[in-house]
Amino acid sequence: MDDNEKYGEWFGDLSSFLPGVSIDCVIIGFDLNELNILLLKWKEGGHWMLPGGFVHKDEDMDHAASRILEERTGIRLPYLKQFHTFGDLDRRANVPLFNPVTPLGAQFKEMFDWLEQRFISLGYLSLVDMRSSVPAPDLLSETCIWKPLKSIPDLIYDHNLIANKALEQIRNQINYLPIGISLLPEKFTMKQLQILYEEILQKKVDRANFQKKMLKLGFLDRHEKQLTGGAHKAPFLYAFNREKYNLLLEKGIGYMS
Amino acid sequence: MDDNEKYGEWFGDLSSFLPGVSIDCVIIGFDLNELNILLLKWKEGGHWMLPGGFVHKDEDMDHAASRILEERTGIRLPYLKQFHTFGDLDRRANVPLFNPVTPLGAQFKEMFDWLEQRFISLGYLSLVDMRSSVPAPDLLSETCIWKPLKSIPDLIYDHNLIANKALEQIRNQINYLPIGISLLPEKFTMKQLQILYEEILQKKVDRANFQKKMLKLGFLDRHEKQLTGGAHKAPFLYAFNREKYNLLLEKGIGYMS
DNA sequence: ACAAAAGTGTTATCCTTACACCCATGT
DNA sequence: ACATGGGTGTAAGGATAACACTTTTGT
Repeated sequence: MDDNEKYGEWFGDLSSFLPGVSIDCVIIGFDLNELNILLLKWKEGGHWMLPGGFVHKDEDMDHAASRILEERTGIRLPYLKQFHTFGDLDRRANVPLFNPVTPLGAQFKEMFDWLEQRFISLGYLSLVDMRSSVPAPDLLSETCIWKPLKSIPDLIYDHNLIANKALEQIRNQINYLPIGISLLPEKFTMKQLQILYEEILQKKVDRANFQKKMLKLGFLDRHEKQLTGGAHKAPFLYAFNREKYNLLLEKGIGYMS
Repeated sequence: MDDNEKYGEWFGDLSSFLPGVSIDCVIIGFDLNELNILLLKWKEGGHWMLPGGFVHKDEDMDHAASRILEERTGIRLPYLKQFHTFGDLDRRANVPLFNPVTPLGAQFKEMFDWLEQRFISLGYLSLVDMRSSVPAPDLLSETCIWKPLKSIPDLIYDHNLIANKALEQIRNQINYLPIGISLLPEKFTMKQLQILYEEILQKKVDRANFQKKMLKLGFLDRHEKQLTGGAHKAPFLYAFNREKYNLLLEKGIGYMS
């Protein structure tokens, strides 16, 4: 199947989507050093944007978000939750997604017209393990890659606003989100967990107190020691006890402020 | 203008609304004894429902919610914020809003057809001073009244779910919502403020500690004593210092759990 | 005088914070 | 041996929670 046929297949489906409703995903990962966000670069115009998509007429919202996320990352059941809905009149005013004069724009006039309508977009926040994700661009995108939160480029439409709202959400809800279990690999050091918290809260926390607090919460299983090449004492490796973790999460984990 | 003309006027506007998008408002008030929710009783079928409405094609979401709320309560600038969006396929499955066989249903077939489509509804939470609200039913509703939270009737569609989600939100966000300043009258006693917290948290709190905590937070101005008819010491009246209150609200007021 | 509710005080306990100290490891 | 980071300990200060005590009012 060549590109034209693939595009055509997608085209034919436009009428199967709910008109005027879209989903934008803020997908967050942690590379053990800093937080990253998954972004797409659109072929037409080179605009950066959040991964997103549309909702089938016979599909629940959460299902659509889950499908869109799996298409971009290959990940099946991550943390994924609606966090805000964006529907202001001018939210897509700043840049046209297609330019009808370019070859691509002319080729996809039908989709262009469809996209001209006003859209209400549901923002979904997802927390994933970066190392098990396989970022894949969609047919109209050039690349799909992780970008450090510290250097998010200008995004199309109101996508910077959407991303910021999601980050605000993470900071506010830090004690109620499964940040550790979603963003870290199976086994990790206390230092890595601490860096994760510091990156989210944007401030340093005391190493000794952090360790004691986390251990007292009782959802960490200590494993055998890590054999690092560092010129220092090797740290323990920890893993989450999922039952205890999920139990505590409802009450709020960490009491961090 | 007779009823038919009024209905007709509303009808003519159906095409000015965004199709498939609605707004449902969970409007909460406090009568100094318990929390109440504003509900409508639909003429057709006698179903109870949340106040709601649609969004004009040239209108922002928040503006639509604000307009709908003012139509039902007369209140202009209350606390009002989107809290969740409901879009599941089956959310309107349980009851038909109109019955085409009844006189009303036959009369409003056009609207009936329009309402047949799938709807995505934005849930808005509003906190208002009950005493300054003037509940007014809309043209298709029999009544618009305050009901105690403890005795919410069965609501149409997924409206019970929406209301419960809003209440959950209030409980979780209690330290970040302007509950006191929005739900209480200008002047109030410490006891009344305490009852408000107890009603939201669904548990008793220690009177002495509550008083000290609230006073230490420093956003309450103490006024002259109230002259009650009670056979006991008359309590002070307090009022919120809006500047200090709003400042603290960002950091979280109360630390209640 | 007494009951009832308001306002304030006292104490034990827990949690937080800021450090200090010792331990293990590779150079 | 020593520099580096990991793990644990301690003591001061603040917040919380439980409860006692005093004050004011109408009957």
